[in-house]
Amino acid sequence: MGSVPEQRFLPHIAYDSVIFGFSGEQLKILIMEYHNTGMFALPGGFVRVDEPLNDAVRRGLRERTGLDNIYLEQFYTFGSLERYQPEVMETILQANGFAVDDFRWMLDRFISVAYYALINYNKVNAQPDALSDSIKWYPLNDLPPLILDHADIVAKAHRTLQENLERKLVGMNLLPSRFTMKELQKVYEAILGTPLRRTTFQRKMLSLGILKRHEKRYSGKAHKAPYLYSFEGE
Amino acid sequence: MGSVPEQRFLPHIAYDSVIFGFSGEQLKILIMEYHNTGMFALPGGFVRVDEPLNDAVRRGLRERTGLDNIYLEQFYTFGSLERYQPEVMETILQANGFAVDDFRWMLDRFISVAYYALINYNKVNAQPDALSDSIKWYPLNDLPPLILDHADIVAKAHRTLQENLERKLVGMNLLPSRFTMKELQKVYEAILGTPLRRTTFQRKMLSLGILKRHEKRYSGKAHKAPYLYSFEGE
DNA sequence: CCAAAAGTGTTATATATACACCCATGA
DNA sequence: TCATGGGTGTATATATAACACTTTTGG
Repeated sequence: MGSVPEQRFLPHIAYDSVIFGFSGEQLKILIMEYHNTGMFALPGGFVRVDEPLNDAVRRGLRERTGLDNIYLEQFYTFGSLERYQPEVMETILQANGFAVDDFRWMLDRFISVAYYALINYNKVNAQPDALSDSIKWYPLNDLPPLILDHADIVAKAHRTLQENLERKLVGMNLLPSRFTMKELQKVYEAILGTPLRRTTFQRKMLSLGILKRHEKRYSGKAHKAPYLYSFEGE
Repeated sequence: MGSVPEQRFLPHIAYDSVIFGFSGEQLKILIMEYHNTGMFALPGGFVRVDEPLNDAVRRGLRERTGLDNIYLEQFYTFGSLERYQPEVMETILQANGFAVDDFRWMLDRFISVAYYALINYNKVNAQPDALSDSIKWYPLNDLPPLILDHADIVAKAHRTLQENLERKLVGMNLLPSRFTMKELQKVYEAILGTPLRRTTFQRKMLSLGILKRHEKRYSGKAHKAPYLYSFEGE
C-alpha cells in the first residue's frame, strides 16, 4: 500500500485518460480497480500548481504505462454537476486507510479535462497507482461499471476517435512500428466497428502516401507473404 | 462603474468564448476592452460552485449578447503556464478601482475552457461587463493585440470552425433564419478564406437535403430574384 | 431588348467501389 | 499442384468540377 506523494495540486481540476490499445482484433482500454471497493475508473490525476496541463497528463501516462512520446489528444472537458459525488472518493480513501480529513480537497467538485491516448499494446507495462490495486485492459464493449461519468467519457472518446480516424490517420499508433496491411485494416475495423473491403482499404491507404513499404513477412503459412509497412518517420 | 457580484466561483477555472458573427462579407468576433488599460480580451467568465460548466458559458453569453439558445461548441481547454500572468489581471483590477486584496483569487493561475459560438450578427445587443468599458465586433483578420494566450484561442477556434464546417454544416447559424444561397456562400467563403464555385456550391448545399426553399426575394435590382432558404426546423 | 445575376442541364474529370484475376507460399 | 491469402488490373458507379445555356428581373 503506497502513499500519495505530498504535492501541491490545483484544486477542482482533474484529468482523465482513455488509453486505447489493440490486441486480439479488439480495441481495449486501461481501467483501474480500487482496493476493496469493487469500483472501477479511468486512469486520471491532478495538475501540479506549477505544471502545464498537458505535461501533467503525459506524466500520468508515463507513470501508468512506462511509455513516453505517446499519441495523445485532448477531446473534451467534463463539468456537469452529476460528476460531483463526494461519497465515491470518500469510500475509496477509507478503503485505503487514509484519514479523510487529510484529503478533504479530493472530495470537492472537480472539472475534468479528458484525453485519449493510442499506444502499442505490447509495449505497455501497466502500473497501478497508490489508491488502486490493479490496472488492466478491458475490451471496449465489455467494460466493468465505471464510477461517476466515466462511461460517458469513454463513449465520447470512442466517438471522437472514429471521427478523427480518416482526418488524422491515427490507426498506426496502435500497432508496432512495422505492420501488415491486414493488421492495419483490423485496427480500422475495430475502431469503426464495421468490416471494410480489403482491396479498397489497401488502395486508400497506399494512395495517402504516408506508408513506407518494407520487406515481406514470411509466416510459414501456405500463402503469399504480405509486405510490412511503416508510418513515414519511424 | 459596476461592481463584481458577490458569487462563489470555482477557483482556477475560467472559460473564454470566441463569438463569431458575420457582417459585410466578413467574419467578426466580439472583443472586450478594459477600462483605462488599452487591454483587449475575449469575453469570458467563471463557473459558480453549484453550476454546470456549460450553463456558466450560456449564462455569460446571455449577459454579453442578450441571446439564448446559441449555437455553442466547446473546442479546447488551455492550461499552459504562459497564460499565468497575474500582473495583467492586477492592472485591470486597479484600473477599475478595486482593492486587489478583495480579488486575490483572480490573480491565481487559471485553466480556461474555450468555446466558440455562432450567432446572428444583427440580433446582438452587446453589453460590456463590470470590468470593461466596451465590447465590439472586430474582423477576424484585424484584431487588436489580445492579452495572455487569447490570440492562440482565437486561432484554434477558427481552425476548428473550418474543420467542422462540412461535417456539422454550421454555416446557417451565422445568418438570419431566411437567407439566399449567395449569402450562405459568402459565409462559407469567409470561414474557409477561399472563393467557392457558385454552381457547385448551390448543388452541394441542395443535395444535403437540409434546406427548405421559400419564396423569392425581390431586391428591386434588374436581375432574377433569388429564392430564400431556411435551415430545416426554423 | 439589354445587362445582371440566378438557376439548371450537359459533359468531362476525378474518385470510390466491386469484381476478377494473377501471384507467392508451403504442404 | 493445390489451397490460401496477398496484390493489382479493370470495369462500373458515384461524386465533383467546368462550362454553357436558359430564366427572371428592372431599367
